[in-house]
Amino acid sequence: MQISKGVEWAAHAAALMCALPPGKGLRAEALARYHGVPGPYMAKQMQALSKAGIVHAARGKHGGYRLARPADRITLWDVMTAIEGDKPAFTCTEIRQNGPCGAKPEQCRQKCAIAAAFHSAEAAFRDHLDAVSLVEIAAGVVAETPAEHLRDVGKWLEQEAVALA
Amino acid sequence: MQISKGVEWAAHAAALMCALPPGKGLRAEALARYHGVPGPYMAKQMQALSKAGIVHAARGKHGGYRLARPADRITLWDVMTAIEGDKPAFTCTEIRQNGPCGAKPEQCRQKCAIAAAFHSAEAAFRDHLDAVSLVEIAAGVVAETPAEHLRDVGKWLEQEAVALA
DNA sequence: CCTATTTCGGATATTCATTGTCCGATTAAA
DNA sequence: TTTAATCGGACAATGAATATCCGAAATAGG
Repeated sequence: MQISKGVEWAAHAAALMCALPPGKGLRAEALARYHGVPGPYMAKQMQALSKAGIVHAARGKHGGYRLARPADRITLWDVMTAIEGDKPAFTCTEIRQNGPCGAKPEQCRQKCAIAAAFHSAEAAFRDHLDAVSLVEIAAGVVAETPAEHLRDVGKWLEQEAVALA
Repeated sequence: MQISKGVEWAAHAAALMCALPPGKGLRAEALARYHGVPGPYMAKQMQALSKAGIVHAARGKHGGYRLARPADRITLWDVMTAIEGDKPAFTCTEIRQNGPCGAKPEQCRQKCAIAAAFHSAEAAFRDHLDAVSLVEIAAGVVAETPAEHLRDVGKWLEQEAVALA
């Protein structure tokens, strides 16, 4: 069980966008440079966020990305499923129907105890992530960062931000 | 995020071993045949369970596997970590320290808000699986299986079970 | 209105983990 | 001591995640 590295990058990028003033955006290349990661691959994650409707993309000269809805309506679960897809991590292949003592399909109306336990655990995982929005993330980052450093970030954002609808 | 197929197989195999009388075991090949899965690969999962101390392996003629401790002391989390390892699914690469506004290492004593949220969600996932032992799994299977079918399973076990210390 | 520039979007190689398989080390019994 | 059968770790094949490139789209300026 491994969560893709792109999820981390997308989450950090989305959190940074919280700090943008309304009507401003950031280019994919700027987001990559800010986090010190390969540009094209960060761009790929942004495409996924765009496809999922989490960010709004503007193309052409002076294009860029901005959050598509208020930050308190975007959860970490939204970000994760945008990158990884929303298919469950545990896939039951119904091996209880195989072999010499295989169960008949009509005996398998409800999922087996093992699949039920894993799906329950996954639901708990999902609920925890779904309870954390970008607002909480941004607040946490601000709380643990010195004021001086926050000013540097603000200046950098002013330099790099682009105006877009 | 994808849970390995071997986890499902190992869990089913471990649950089946609950039904063994004390002092009896099953060969890896028998476990594979019972579940209708490739023999060598099921054997690989059994090796992992053995290495983790969940099952006890006996080699040589009339060898086989049996549970290494009472079934109520073996949880689904034990089985899963035996196969997948216990490293966390979300790995924080500390990209907040990268780039033009990178944070200094001494500012990063505690993990960032994003990593904290994911680790909290993972803890919930783990706790849910750790609360389910093989006894509960076996009870669930028995409850949802017709009595006639259970008799067939019992007969098959008598045929295939081997005596071992 | 047209062109040029800059951006995002999808299609394309590469690397790494998972999946699947095999043969040798080990044990117990004959 | 031999033999047969088992588990254990080393070995390929497959698929997903990682990293990258070039074409499509849209805007700003001429």
